[in-house]
Amino acid sequence: MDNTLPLLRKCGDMLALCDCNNFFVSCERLFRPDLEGRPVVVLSSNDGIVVSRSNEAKAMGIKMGEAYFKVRRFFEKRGGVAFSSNFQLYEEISDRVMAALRGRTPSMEVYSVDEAFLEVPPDARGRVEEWGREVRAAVLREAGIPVSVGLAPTKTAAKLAAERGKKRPETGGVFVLPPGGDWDDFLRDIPVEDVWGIGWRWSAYLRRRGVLTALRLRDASDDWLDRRLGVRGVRTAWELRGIRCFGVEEVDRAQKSIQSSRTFARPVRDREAMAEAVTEFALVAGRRLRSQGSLAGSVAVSISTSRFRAPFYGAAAETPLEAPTDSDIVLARAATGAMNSIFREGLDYEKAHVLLGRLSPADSVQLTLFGGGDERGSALSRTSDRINAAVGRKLLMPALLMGEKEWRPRRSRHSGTRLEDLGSLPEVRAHEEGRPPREQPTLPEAPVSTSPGSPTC
DNA sequence: TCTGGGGTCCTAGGACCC
DNA sequence: TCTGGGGTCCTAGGACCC
Repeated sequence: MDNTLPLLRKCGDMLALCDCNNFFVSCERLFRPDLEGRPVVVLSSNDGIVVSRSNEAKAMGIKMGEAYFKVRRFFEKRGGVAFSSNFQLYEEISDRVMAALRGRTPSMEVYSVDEAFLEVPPDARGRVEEWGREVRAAVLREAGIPVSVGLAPTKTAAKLAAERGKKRPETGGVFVLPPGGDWDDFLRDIPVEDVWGIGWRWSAYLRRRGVLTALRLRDASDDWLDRRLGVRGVRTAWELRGIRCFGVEEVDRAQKSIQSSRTFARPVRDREAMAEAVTEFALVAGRRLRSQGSLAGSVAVSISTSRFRAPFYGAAAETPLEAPTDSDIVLARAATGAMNSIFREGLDYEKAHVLLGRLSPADSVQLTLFGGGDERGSALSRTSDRINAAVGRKLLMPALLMGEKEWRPRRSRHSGTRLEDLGSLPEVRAHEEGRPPREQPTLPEAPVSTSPGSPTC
């Protein structure tokens, strides 16, 4: 493991963090321009907790991660609208946002579904703020999503700059921390827990020792940071000093593990239902495994009862695979086997989790003594992927998983919107009297044109 | 009655070898 | 028989992120 720090050198080059504002809510509003200005939230699976909030919902005091049942009455009484999450839609819109960004930088790292780091192109170095505004306008125009842009020499500083751009309307969504500049006043205003890389645990620790702000963290000694927080803490402090420790990593490396898990809509008591669920999660993970061209070397399963009810039971088991594989049949069998080894009768299970580990590239298979690989199962899985992709839904699946399943999550507030589905597009009425409204053939230009929420463009 | 899902990295400690 | 130090590799658990 490389624990060394890069050479001590202030970085003159600038990078940008482009962060979509209230991303899931913004996606839903693309298709519901009538919700502009109204409080909107998007909920997690099972409509359990709030995972994205419009500014109006934030202003009402709705917290991130709050259980929706606790605030539902209050929220809906005041005109709030809630959606179940629609990840397929968010991923498709994310692709459009990233495409809009890609053309404007020599190098970029897609950091999450709603964030990307961009290297500022050489020809924009003398005018980074203007370039940031161009990027922001382009994403709004081409993908319909409002973003905040933070510009700074380091990722950690760019995160803080973007946050400032998002929170202060007078910035117009773009904020710059110049290289070699004096950031003291800026950092003094930032609570230490708002710094990227300082989580709940570390911030509590730092606060107890009087490190309350980003400024104090920046000025802490390396030795102290290394002893207390380890190398990650040191790197974070250096980044606040303007020294780049985390680069923009363009290549999207294959994931090292793939997991699939769900909280059940209703508690699962019997082994057969648990086997169904674990099989389904193994297949979901298997499809993603094949789509990134990897093979799994192990399958781990964990199951648990509710954390909010005693007695709690949680257990995990891992099945190593004889040979790395991407065959659904082998993955599902291994997952079910692992589950059976930890399943205890008579409990109300709330959740199950399947994790594919020890991934390796499919094109460099290590041969084993016994041949091992399930070639036919692998081919069958790939064929089924292609057919399901072609029809746009799960046409092929094991009989075991067909029909309604009580444990499948609820999504009662799902918008059902999909980008390929013209029927889900909003209608935009033409201005001329007496002429029928035309259906809009393309997205996302159409809904954007009806949206009043983009004053800066 | 109702509390998400999917990742990465770092570190400490044990096993094993010389 | 007993004792020792140093190195590598692996893993579980903890911390962080969105």
